[in-house]
Amino acid sequence: MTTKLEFSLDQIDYQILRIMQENARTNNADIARELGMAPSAILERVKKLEQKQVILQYNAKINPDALDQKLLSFIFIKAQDPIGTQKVGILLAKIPEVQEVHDIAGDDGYLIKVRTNDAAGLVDLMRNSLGKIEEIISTRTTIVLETVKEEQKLVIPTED
Amino acid sequence: MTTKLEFSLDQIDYQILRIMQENARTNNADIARELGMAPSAILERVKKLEQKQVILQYNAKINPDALDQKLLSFIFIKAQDPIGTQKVGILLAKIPEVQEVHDIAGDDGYLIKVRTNDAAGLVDLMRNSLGKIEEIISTRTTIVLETVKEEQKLVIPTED
DNA sequence: ATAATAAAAGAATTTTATTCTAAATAAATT
DNA sequence: AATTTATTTAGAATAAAATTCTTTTATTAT
Repeated sequence: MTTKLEFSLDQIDYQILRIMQENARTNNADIARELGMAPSAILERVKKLEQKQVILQYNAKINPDALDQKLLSFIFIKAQDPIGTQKVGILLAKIPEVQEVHDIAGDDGYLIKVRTNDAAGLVDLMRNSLGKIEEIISTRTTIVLETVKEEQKLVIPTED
Repeated sequence: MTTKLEFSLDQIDYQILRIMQENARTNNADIARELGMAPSAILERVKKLEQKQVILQYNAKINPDALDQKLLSFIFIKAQDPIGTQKVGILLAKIPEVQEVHDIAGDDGYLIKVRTNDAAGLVDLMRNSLGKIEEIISTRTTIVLETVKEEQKLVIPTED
């Protein structure tokens, strides 16, 4: 079910990825200057990286506080999915406040990451959204007091 | 210790954030067209959103498979920090493969999110990086089999 | 070596970003 | 309610960047 994709990135691609990972709004001209190449060449490569699905998307990281979303929680969910499906996972993914849904090893579970305004918002979500999913057997919630680091930067290889 | 910041966003700001959250490379001209405003006005607002720390950064989401990082894990870490400090959290944050570090409620713990090439890479990390942090009492690792959803999009209010 | 393929540079054109000023709107003060 | 003040937006002009196309260079395979 997993499609095998062929990537094949060289050192220049890695450099572009490194720059884009730091600031996705860096323009071609700047990247070109930094790498000592022509802007047109950079453009070609960036387009290829997008086509090859190496770069999946560009997103703006918004301050949760600015939107008054002060509570971050992780919830372990035990569920009885029909074997081989991710029915529950797909339902969980549809909830807007749920940022991540991971199918985890051991006791038929999911781990989800949820952002709500406050504790009341979390309770609401558990009652109204999770409560609607019948396959869920139990949940265990972990409240985040403070986030020290939150990035999605990958470690980019130096040599090949 | 928490700095109280004043945001104060209007409906236009929300629309800009909505667009930027979907595609951070959307240019001012396009946003202006979509919102029926002048590009200069959009530029002003985007700059202000950056200044006010509403938009924190722009990042490119890179396909972990393209960099051969196939294993995602969450690790609960029990540690004895000096009271009121996050010494361990700060040390954890320095490990490049650690994407997230959350200080969680209950038994002096952290929850971290880690991306490695494979199981061997995870073992290495636990031995070489976590192993160096003496304050760590114990760890409990959860392996992700498959990720159904992984975004950091926030729910943006419709009215105010 | 030579041909074939792919990548990069360079130049020209289109589009966008940016700056500045003026107009309009909203907020505050009297 | 009227006037002032501040904020926001539009519009025009310029600078910068994106994009396209052609030529050149580099790579790879035969």
